Amino acid sequence: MSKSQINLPKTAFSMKANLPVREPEILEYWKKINLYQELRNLSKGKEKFVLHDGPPYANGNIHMGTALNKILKDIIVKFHQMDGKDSIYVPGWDCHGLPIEWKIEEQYKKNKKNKNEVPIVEFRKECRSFAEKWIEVHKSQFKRLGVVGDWENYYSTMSFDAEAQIVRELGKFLKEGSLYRGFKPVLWSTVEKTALADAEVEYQDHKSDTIYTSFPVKFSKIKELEGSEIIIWTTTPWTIPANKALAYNVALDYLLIQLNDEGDFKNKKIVVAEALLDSFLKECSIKDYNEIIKFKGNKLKDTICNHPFFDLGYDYDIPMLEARFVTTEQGTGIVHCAPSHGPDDFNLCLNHGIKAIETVDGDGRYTQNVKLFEGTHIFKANPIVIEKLKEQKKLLSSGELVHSYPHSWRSKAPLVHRATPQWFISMESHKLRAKALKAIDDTTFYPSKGKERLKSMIETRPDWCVSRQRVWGVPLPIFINKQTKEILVDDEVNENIASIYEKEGSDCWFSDNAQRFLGKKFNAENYDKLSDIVEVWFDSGSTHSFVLEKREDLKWPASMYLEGSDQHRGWFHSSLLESCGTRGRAPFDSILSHGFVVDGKGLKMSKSLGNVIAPEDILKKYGADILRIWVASSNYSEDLRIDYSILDQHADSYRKIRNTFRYLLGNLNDKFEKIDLERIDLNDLPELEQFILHKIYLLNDNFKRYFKNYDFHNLYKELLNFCTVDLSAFYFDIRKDALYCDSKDSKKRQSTILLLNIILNALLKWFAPILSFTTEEVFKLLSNENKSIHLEKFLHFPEKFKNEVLNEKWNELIKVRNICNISIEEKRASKEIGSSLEAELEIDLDNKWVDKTKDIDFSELCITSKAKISYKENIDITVKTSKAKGSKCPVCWKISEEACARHSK
RNA sequence: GGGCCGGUAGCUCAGUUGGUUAGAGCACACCCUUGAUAAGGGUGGGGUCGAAAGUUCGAGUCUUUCUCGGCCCA
Repeated sequence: MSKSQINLPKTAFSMKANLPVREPEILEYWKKINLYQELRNLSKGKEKFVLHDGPPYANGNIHMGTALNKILKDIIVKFHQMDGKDSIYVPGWDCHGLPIEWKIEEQYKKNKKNKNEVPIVEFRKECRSFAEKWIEVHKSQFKRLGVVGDWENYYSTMSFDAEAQIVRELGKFLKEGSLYRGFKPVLWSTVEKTALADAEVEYQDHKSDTIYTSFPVKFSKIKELEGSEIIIWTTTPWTIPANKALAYNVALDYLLIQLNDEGDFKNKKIVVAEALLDSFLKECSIKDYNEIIKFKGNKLKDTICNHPFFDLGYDYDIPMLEARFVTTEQGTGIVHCAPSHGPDDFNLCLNHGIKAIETVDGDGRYTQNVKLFEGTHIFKANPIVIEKLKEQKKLLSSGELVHSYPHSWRSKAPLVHRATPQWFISMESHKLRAKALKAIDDTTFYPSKGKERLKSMIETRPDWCVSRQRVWGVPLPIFINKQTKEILVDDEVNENIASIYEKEGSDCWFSDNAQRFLGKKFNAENYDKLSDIVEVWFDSGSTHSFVLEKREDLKWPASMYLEGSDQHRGWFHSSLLESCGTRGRAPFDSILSHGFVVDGKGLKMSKSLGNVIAPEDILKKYGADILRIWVASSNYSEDLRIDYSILDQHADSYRKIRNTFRYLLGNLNDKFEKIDLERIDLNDLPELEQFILHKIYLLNDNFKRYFKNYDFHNLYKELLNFCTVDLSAFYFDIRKDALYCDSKDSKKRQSTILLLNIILNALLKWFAPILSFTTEEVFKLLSNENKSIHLEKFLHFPEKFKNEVLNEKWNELIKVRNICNISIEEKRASKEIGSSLEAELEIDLDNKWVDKTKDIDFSELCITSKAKISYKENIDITVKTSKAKGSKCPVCWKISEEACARHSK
């Protein structure tokens, strides 16, 4: 009987979300209405916001890190779009490089096919189709997350125009003269005559010759070292002729001792680390010695030695350099450095201005740069070197050692570090480092700590090695004059190569005659054509040139680059250098970096720990909107924790938000009316409604501020708190009475409906960038003429909504309400009452409350049947709750001794 | 091993220049409601702010050391 008299909520919006089923339907809808194109049409001419996509590698399924990255990008892109900009997102992929080569080779291995028998062009075609396959897989996985972008016109580093532009970009460095040829040690197989990547190396036991040998001190700040000799130990005697320096550790203690045994070293003073003295004495069979002094490693600074082969013409200085890689594990605490034959040696020497040179050729024979040994194969050189050392009285002992040593995974032959010709971009010759540092200062970083991180890397990095001895990549477009050894620098040739690639890609470099690329101007017979490829960081570092600059819809520089914090050394870094070298500034105005996804305990995800969660599992169990909440609510400036209990909590929050929408829709009966906020007469509304409008205004202010700083976890938290605290537990609860029990022409009810319309509209828009699917689901229900919530803009709230005086007053009223609640709870605990409508309140207030409360009905605020206020002099707030007297109105359930004023007719 | 970043209730996060008994939401417990109902409301418990030492009248906030974790490098 009574139910027919009240307005109960009614909506088609179900409480159960069923996101795993519903979201794909919404994706279909977006496809049907061509959302991306609609967005572009709608935004023509507006200020552009371009978040340039850092290309993921087209290899393997996406993981949580990639999902986080794409969702964060999408949230930001959508925010700017709704903020009134033309916010364009073009996804891209990184396609060249070793991991794909590796996969194809693995397939070969399985099928017993030999890579060397396959023509390069054919091999590259397989790499290309492998990448193409994964791009398609990624595409569908990214779309499923709700990411809106130009999926049909994505970019890739292997597209013909990309390959062409990469050639042009290199041409700029070539022409400028900052691209130069140098040497750098790589792992080299003298059998296959090729460089090997780390992934191609197998470690096996190997028997090496070991020697203790000595370097006479030429100069030292330690007086006692005059005339003494520094002892080193090595397992590669053949690298002694290439020695250029010695390394010590400042933290170690060293001893100067005098040897008294008969032999080459009788009465000689030598230096070894204290911690290694015993093993040294034993291995060199030293019986009789006496200690002269002990000193800290830092005293060795500026010490200079002579080469053991000084008398054989090796008459250059051997500086002693400080190095952290020197340990007391083995040897003497002093390490011999041959920059051409070890990465540590190379880097240390480079930092001290000693460059690597070509000491060994591809076959493994010493070059003319090595006196006495030219033409000797390094694998046959150990006995000769040992013999010469002995001759020079510089050998303390020699032996053999079986240890783990790198071998080729194909030929199983032992490998060596060999300085090979490589191509470098100089950090100094054209002030690239200075330009890059300036560009960093001109960039905004979110979070700000990213600036220092990138800066410190740029400050100390060596020249950029851009060549690789592989096949799946853009060929280095370089010719060298056979006679003069000069690099050919010619705009026409470079552009010729680029335009050929534009039409057919870069495969032809490996198959076609060099003359085709040289054109008519130069004779191919006079030139060597390089067979190196460009390292892939140069590819991705150039995306700004073939995506941002080339596409009409984009702009250069990008508004933002957004990647994981590891990319300070990766894409942020290479893009910065490439662009500063070619254009003098960064290709981005801002950089946002996010932390890594770790498990619920903060540990990294790994198969062995069994704590890996795949995006796919989350989508199946919860849906993309829950994952998007996880992204929005996490503080991305640090590592982001995820596990099922965390997701469960976010799913709970989601339900709260969803029910907030459901309450709004139910009471509006799914009939949304757009309110002209400017034309609202606030004085026409009850104070409660004015108070809520003030809250909305404030929230929107905070919303804008948080958004401006990309501070999404605080933004989301405020939105969620608004739903739970201000709406569900306060406004909605209080206004249920008016909504359900007032007649439809009641002023209060109409005001509430007005507010519900405003709140629904505001929440839809505030949440749309985060809850992309759910807000669309609501939006579609509202039989709106507009196609998608994502085509909408954020609301503007008139400043008249702001009412600080009212806000202060109502915050006080809420304090009274809280005290009332405590009083009600006491009666409830003692079982005197159940529902708060069974209660009536007697509230005693100090006289100073008169103004604030005289128009306030606390029975409405506290949802009781009655509330009486008494004012007294100098008292604290006290509330007495008693059981309401009278009978219960069957409609509104309020208890009264009189007939219900609203429902007695 | 080195460089950088971080550790505040079970969870996600606030905590201004050092200044009362360290906050919020969720989760949890208990109660109410059954007209948002696989919902909603109320009340409540819960933290030696990673550990220790130091500076200070006073430290979650500053310094040092240690520890745990992450990224990068070796």
